[in-house]
Order: sequence, then structure tokens, then C-alpha cells
Amino acid sequence: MVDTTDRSVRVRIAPSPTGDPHVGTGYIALFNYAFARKMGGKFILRIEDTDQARYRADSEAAITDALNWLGVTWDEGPDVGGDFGPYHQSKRTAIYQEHCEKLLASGHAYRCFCSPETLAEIREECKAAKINPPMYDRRCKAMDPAEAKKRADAGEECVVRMVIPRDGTIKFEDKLRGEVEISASQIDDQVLLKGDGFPTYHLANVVDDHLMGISHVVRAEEWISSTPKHVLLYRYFGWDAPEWVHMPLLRNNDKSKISKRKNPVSIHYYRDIGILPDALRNFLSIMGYSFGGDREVFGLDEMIEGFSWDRVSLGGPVFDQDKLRWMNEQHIRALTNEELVDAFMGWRYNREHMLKIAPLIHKRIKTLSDFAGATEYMFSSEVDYAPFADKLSIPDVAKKDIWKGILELVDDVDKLDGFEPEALEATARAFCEKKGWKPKHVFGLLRIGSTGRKASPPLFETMAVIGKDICRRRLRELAEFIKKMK
RNA sequence: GACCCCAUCGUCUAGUUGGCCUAGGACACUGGCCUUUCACGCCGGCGACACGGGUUCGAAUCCCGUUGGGGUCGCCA
Repeated sequence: MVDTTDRSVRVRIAPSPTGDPHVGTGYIALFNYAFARKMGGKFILRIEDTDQARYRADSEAAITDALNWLGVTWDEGPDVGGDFGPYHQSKRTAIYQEHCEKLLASGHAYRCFCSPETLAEIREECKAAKINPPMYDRRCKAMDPAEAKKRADAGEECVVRMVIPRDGTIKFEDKLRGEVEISASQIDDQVLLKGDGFPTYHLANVVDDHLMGISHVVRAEEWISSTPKHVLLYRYFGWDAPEWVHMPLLRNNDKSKISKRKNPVSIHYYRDIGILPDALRNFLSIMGYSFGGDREVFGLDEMIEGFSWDRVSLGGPVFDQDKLRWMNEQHIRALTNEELVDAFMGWRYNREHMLKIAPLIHKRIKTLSDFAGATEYMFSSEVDYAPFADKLSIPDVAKKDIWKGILELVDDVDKLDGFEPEALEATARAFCEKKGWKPKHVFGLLRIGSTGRKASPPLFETMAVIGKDICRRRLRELAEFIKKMK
């Protein structure tokens, strides 16, 4: 089935720098990468930074670091260059606007001046009238294009929407499932160009995939329902569409789409608790995929060599932490003692990390041998809250408000760029203010939550050393623990 | 709610042109052996083809329906 002589395969991973490097990004990147290597094709990294509101400065580097850490590397991308750049969508706005003009000219798109408020009203009306799914009523489509252009040129803010046929169906072939058919009546006149002049995913994605010569779009299953829009866009532009491959979604234990509320989803979390990169990679590669025979532990090269879409299964795989740990154990065993020691040193037993710890424990140890006891929680992945059950309360605050509050604080911290002590403290104090809770009570909970101790070096410095991802995980577990307390 | 996708042990999966499946492996759980302890290792146990109709000599494998789960329905990707 797989033609290994096909050199024209070009695939891409297109993450959005809006947060932490997600395991789902790593998962999809891995399959794109394996397929590209198998076919002797190219794997491209493109940064989809078209959302100014959600853009996070520290995110892109975190994503590229995480992907490299996983062992997935790209042939073209913002850092390595290539013949199809630029590879940041934010640097391609002129291209999208130009293409939007073509659609406008051919009558496949129109300007829309409706405000977000108007749109919300329309959505409400649809709901009330039980119109499913709720859709834009296309009122601006009736406007004379010349008149619309005049208003836009005069500086009035507007978006550009694509025209979806009134009836008929849109079909496409998914490599893993066969033909998928969706009625045009289900599809809204999608916004292509936002009010700020940036493109939406749909436009940018199609234009870039075409311009970058992408042959196969390998992405997550959640995109299936918007694929008809993309198919239409290719048609409107007169381009050949790529092949579609929709991988199953990684799941929480309850089978819902994997999410940070129910699972650690940052690749950094797994790195920080001491999962070997090749173990995470191996684990991700048995999600929805089987190597063949009874092999579960295999190298990236082996996966590439035997790679075939035929080996993908479509039931959504649950991301099982236990099995990940077992996988990691297998990879640790495969190490020599020399390599194991290197792994420890590469992880946290190194000068750089010790230098962060040193000021925190310097005046808290009497002998060097006190180190292990004084820092145990800085190296472990989980802590036990049971010994503190009687300390997990705040005077005059209901238990429910406490655990919900902790979750809220975690969300506040999530919005930060980075995890610096100063910003952390400011966020925590703002939270106390907001809640009307005393810092000493909140900080006490934070301390127990992130260290598993009631005494520690300065809280926020300590949290910074433990790291954002582990702290977040611990705090969520603390909330869970309190929730379950009688 | 509408539309789309999916459906083998609790979990990851093998099973891919229907017969070699009284359904195999792995994680987890569990009984035992080994052992000065623990871990590893070894042997064993528990445990699934969602249900109902077809097609066929024969179905986990094909078709239809039902049920269940998931996803999407944003000027987010």
C-alpha cells in the first residue's frame, strides 16, 4: 500500500503558540514525521500565530524545544529555514489578504460588518428557534460588493466570510475512514479574515498548505467537521486538495478529549517527572497504532521502517499514566549504567539545577548529607496530602470554595508568561484580594500543595524550582484531595 | 439539539482478502515460585468481540438497525 519511492510527500505540524507544548501536538507531529521519513519526504514546522489575543511569547520556543526533546525534527521551519517560508503565519498576512481579494473578486467571499454583539444575538435567536446548528443569517451577503468595499476602505471594521453553497453535500476521502459526506446546510459562512486583518485558521491553513506543497494533511479527528470548508476553499482557488488523514484523539480516562483539567498535557510535565524522551515517544506511538506482532517497545527508526497507515486503529486511545510509566521503565532498563547516570545528570542532578536549589537550602542544612532530606520534594513527582488533612482549611470558608479556589488560582497562574517567583507572588496576592482570603491561609495551602510540607524555603522561589507543570499537577491533586475529604 | 466519527478484556491493542479464535499479547489487579529484604524474573488467575437482525456451509471480521462513547457547531486553533 505504501509506495516508498514517492518522493513528493510533504507533511507538516502546525502548532499554535498559545500555551504549553501539548502531548497532542507531539503525538500528531510524531505520525507526520514517521510518515515523511518512511516515504523519503519532507516534514515541515509551521507556526500558526494568527491569534493575537491568545499569543504567548514563551510558547513557540517551548514547543520547538519539546518536539526536539521528543526526537521529532523538521526539514523546514522558522528556525531552519526552507524554500517555502516564511514559516510564521504572522509574517504572511499580505499573502492571505491577497488571496482573500481573489475570493472576493470571484464572488466566493463577501465582507461582513456585523459586530460580535450582533452575531451573539443571531446565535441566541437560532437557539430560541431551535435552528440546528446555529448559523450566521448571511445578511451582509446581500450588500452590494462595491458598497461594501467603499465602507471597508473608509476604515469601517469588517470581516470576510466565505460563501457556502445553499444545498448539496461536500464529500472528501479520509485515508483512514473512507468517504465522509457532510451536507452543505450544516456549514456556516466561515470567517476567513478577521477584523484585525489576520486570517482565521481555515484560510491560512489552506493557503499555506497549498503554497508549501503539502501533500497530506495529517491532523487530529476534531478537524473532520471543518474539512468541508477546506475542501471548498481548495475548489474556489482552483487547487488540488491534499490527502486527508485524521488521527484519533488522545483521551482522558473518561474517554473525553484529553484536557489539562483531567490529565497533565504539557510535554514538559513528563520531562520534569523524569520520563525519558524516547519512552514518551514510544508511548505516544502505541496510541492508536500497533507495531505489529506483540511488540510494544520499539525505536523510532523501527517505527519508521514499518510505518503504514494500515496499522492505525480509530478508537480514541486513553492516555494511561500507568502504562506510560511501565514504558519508561522498559526504556530505563535498556540503558547501561553509564547512560543511566547521564540520564540523571541531564535531568535534575546537574550543576545548573543545583545552583537554583542551593540558595534555598543553604542556610537550612547542617551537613551536606542533609541535602537529600531537605530537597526530596524537589525531585519527586507526587506528594501525599493525607498527613495534612487537618490543615487544609481556611477559617470561615467552605470546603467547596477552597478546592474550587485552588483550581481558580491554578488557572490564573496558567495565564502567566513563564513561572517567575515575582509574577507568581503577584498573582497569588491578587487572588487573595479577589477572594478576600488572607495570604497566610492561601500561601499555606500553596505550600502544602506544591511541596507536601508545612515548612519550606520561600514559597514562590521554591515553586519556581519545582517547576510550573509539577506544581500545577500537585495543586490540582490537592484540590481533588480536599474535594474528597469528609 | 443538529451533523460527523468511532465501537474486542478496566486500559493499550492483535485479529486486516470471513474459517488456523473454545479470541492472542501488554498495562493494571491478583495467587504462587525464586530470594536474607525489596525489586526484577518465572508460572498461574481474573477479564472483552455492546445489542438485535441479516448475508454465508461458516462472522469479532461483510451489510442494516439500535444502543453507547467521542468530536464539531467561535472574528480559537
